[in-house]
Amino acid sequence: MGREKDAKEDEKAKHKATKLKRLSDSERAGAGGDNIKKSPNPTKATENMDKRKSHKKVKTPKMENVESSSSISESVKQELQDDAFTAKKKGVKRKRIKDDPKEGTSDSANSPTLKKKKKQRHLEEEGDGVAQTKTSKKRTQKMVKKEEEEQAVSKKSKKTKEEIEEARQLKIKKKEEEEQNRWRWWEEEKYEDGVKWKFLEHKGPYFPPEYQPLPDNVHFYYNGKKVKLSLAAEEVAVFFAQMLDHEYTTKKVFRENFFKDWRKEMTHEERSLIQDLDKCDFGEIHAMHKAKTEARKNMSKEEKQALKEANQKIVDEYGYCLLDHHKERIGNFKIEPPGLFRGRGEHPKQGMLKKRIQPEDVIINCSKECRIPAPPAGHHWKEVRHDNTVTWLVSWTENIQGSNKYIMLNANSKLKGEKDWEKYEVARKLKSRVDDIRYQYLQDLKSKQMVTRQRAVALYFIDKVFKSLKLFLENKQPGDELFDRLNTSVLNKHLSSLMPGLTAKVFRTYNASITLQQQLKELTNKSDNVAEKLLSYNRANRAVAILCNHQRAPPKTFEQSMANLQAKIDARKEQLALAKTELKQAKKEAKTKGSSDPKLQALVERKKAAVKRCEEQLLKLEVQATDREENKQIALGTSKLNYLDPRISVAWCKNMEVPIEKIYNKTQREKFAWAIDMTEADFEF
DNA sequence: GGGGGAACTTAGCAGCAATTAT
DNA sequence: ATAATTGCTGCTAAGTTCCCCC
Repeated sequence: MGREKDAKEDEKAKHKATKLKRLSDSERAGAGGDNIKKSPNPTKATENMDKRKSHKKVKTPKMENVESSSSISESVKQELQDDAFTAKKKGVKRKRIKDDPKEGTSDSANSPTLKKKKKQRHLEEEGDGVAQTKTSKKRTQKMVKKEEEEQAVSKKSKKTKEEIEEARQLKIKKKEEEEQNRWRWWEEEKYEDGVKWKFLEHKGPYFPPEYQPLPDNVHFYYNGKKVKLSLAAEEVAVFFAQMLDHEYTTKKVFRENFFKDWRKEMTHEERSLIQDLDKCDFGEIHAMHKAKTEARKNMSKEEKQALKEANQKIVDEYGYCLLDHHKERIGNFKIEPPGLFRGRGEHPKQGMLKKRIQPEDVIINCSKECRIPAPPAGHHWKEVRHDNTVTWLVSWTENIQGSNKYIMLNANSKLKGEKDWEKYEVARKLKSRVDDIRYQYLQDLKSKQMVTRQRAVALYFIDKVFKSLKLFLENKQPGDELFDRLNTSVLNKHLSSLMPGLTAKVFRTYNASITLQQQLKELTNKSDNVAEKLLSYNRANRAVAILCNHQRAPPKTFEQSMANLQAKIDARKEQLALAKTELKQAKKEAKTKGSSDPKLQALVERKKAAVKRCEEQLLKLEVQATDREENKQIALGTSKLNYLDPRISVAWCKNMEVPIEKIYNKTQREKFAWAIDMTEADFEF
């Protein structure tokens, strides 16, 4: 489905070098965490903290040397959470305060006390450090156990007991380690305005492999004749050949764009020879590609394993950076490989050549005093800058739209997480203001001022008709005189006057999150079983997805998989019927042959249990079927990941005693670690 | 005041890996 | 053990917001 929008035709102007404030980074590794300030009054801070979170474990993460190569060896221990933090944007200091009254932040209006302590690692051996570590261990173990129990039934029936136990221990250990190493940035003080980091070191981007020329037995033909292409032209020909199975190689625009760009890569001779794409025969190249794919699929276990390990090595080397003494995962550390551009919808630039990026195109951003990433041998970077007001590590300009591409951190990083948290805090603020704002714009609809009226209509649309929002915001269409007195900047100014930080998308976040919360309240019963609760959760999630218009085309295999599921249900029903008859039989026997016979009694019990198990499984399947059917055309992922305050879900899980793993997978749990850690059952959005 | 660019978020899909069925 | 199915991850296009410059 999706956004079939005509992309802008016009080529964007060459981008100019940005004049960025080059804030010098004040930190050097080894300085031992100067960014962690000492609390002026640790005792008091502790008291405040305890008042609020006495029931929570305050763990002191043990920081191993994050990376042996790193110059950072000192570990920093932080504890105590700050319940208020500030965020500043557009020069206005915005205070973000955890203002939930139920969390007892009566002191939120007071200036936040510094609650940071720097400790030497050896202190960990003492007192509270040990206790806390233990508590967290217990917590981890419990969580793992839960998971284990679920899997134990279905899975490993073959493995020996020792193996199972071993795997279990390993899992616990791994989880514990992860927990230990997790940077609990949400318990730290925010940086001053605009500063994103104080120390940043990384390896630079990972470049895609060089082009491998075709083997001698694979040929390209033009007009029936073998033509040996130059390396550059050949590479682009291969891009096209690889896509031959795809529908878009038949599209006129795609073909024309491709051919035009391909010819640019050709030598003079090639260009004068190859004038017509229809006379090109990529058959052998295509066949080779298919064979390669097939071969990859049929690789032996060992080969696959080796490949996996090689990839892991690359991830280990390039996939992480060091940001303010913490090892953080990078989201996309690979430079985008060259290929043929495929925009979404009927994109006018589809088929154009997306060029190979060279180190000379790449800007590196890192600390001044770190090891600067080395460019590939014989190359140099376009630029190395040290701008700690931005979050990217690497950037380059892409040749199709002329826009910038960035390498940034993973969603589980501090930089992303903090921003996410802030987003939801702004949306929560809107909650208390939304009634006023709605009342106001409804009044404004009757205003004598044209501008005001238009603004009111626009606001209404932003609030209620999500889909058209963008359509109305950019008045591009010829007939689109609707908002002739209004533009985005006027509207945004108005929005931020209504509430600091308010922009159009805040409404979306707010509406989504508040809907989830309401729906969850409405749909779930504490007495339901887990499967039913999850159905309710998904339904609530679905309500949001529908609201946000996150539609998808029904999966191609939908009908089939639905039928399969139905077959399973039928099978289970039969099984249940059988189990019931057996139970009756057993009961009867027990009655007639003497109820004192313990063997028969045991049999009855066993049959009873079997019936119960069958019933449960049947219910689970039926619930699953309902869920899937309802989900046919709805994509839940986007709202779950981007619009729903995770704290709502976490609180719900706690209230309903549903393990968090049931609603968030590993990646999601990492992304929302801050919410999972800080949220209590009584959280209200 | 509006055009455009930089930076960052949102979005959906393809392909692969994990899981489950046969 | 293999095949089928499902679920996740990586990828990257596209959208939003802010801010600067003319």
